[in-house]
Amino acid sequence: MDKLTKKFRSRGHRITQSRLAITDILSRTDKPLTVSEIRRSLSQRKVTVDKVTVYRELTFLVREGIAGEVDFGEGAKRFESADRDHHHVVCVNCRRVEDVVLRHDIAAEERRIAQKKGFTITHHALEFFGLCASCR
Amino acid sequence: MDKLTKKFRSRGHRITQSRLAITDILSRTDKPLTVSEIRRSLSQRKVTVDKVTVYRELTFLVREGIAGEVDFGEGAKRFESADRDHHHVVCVNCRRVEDVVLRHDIAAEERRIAQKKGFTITHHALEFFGLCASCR
DNA sequence: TGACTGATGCAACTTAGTTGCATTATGATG
DNA sequence: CATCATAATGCAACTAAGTTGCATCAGTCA
Repeated sequence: MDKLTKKFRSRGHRITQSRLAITDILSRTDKPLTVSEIRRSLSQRKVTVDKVTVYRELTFLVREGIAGEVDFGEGAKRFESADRDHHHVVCVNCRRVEDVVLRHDIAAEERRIAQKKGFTITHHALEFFGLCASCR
Repeated sequence: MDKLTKKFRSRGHRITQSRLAITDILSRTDKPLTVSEIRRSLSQRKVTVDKVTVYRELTFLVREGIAGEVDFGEGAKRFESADRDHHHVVCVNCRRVEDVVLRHDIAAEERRIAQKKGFTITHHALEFFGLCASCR
């Protein structure tokens, strides 16, 4: 029994077809996916899952720390595996996405802001936008 | 005739009641506003403006560089005056927003990424989330 | 004071995301 | 292996964000 299965079962959660399929889709993609992209991918695999279930599953995976949520300001959230700490560069023309690992330590900036503003900072969102080599 | 009026007229744009009211609302607020907040503010001023007009006006103001668009991942975009270069800390509980001016030069990071990824980077989005002093 | 055309309102629409409720099925237990 | 509690699901109906087409209105310039 793999690690994830164990984690789920120990918390009273079940291993279902949709859960397996959605986590698998997220783990295989190299860019964050919207709900409609995930649904398209599910139907390609002949897995029938209602959209409500997809939303609920994603909420669940984010809460469990298995998936991460990003927002490129497109009017729909995107989801990806949460295993890496990175940001993205998005081509505003072709929507190509590449991962970016910052050189600078944002955590230090967060501590400074927390100190100055009296906030407890839990997370941040940082995405870069522009044109990729082929769209330029 | 003020500077903005001049700018508008020179480009063939007109000074209308909605345009004046919306730019005024944005200039007076200390936090970015959603379309529905702007509409609420408009009706408080007894200015009747259709929601379509508000959307079109905001698109216009962003295109003209007068307003800026931010997205806190709430499912609705927010708009603010575009005069300052800053980011935000958002309290996830009470939605209080404070401006943040970064100490670190993001532009340098952008240049590094552009170089490495072959992108031309035009802009970025950076927001911090957490709990404010009173919500903690 | 026209007339050109930018701005507006209305209706109708698309799409993202949510909620309530009845039903199904996973997996722990005896 | 059968049972059962409840996690997960599907469906229908809904809310809210944002968009489009088109006829009409109203700033602005000459």
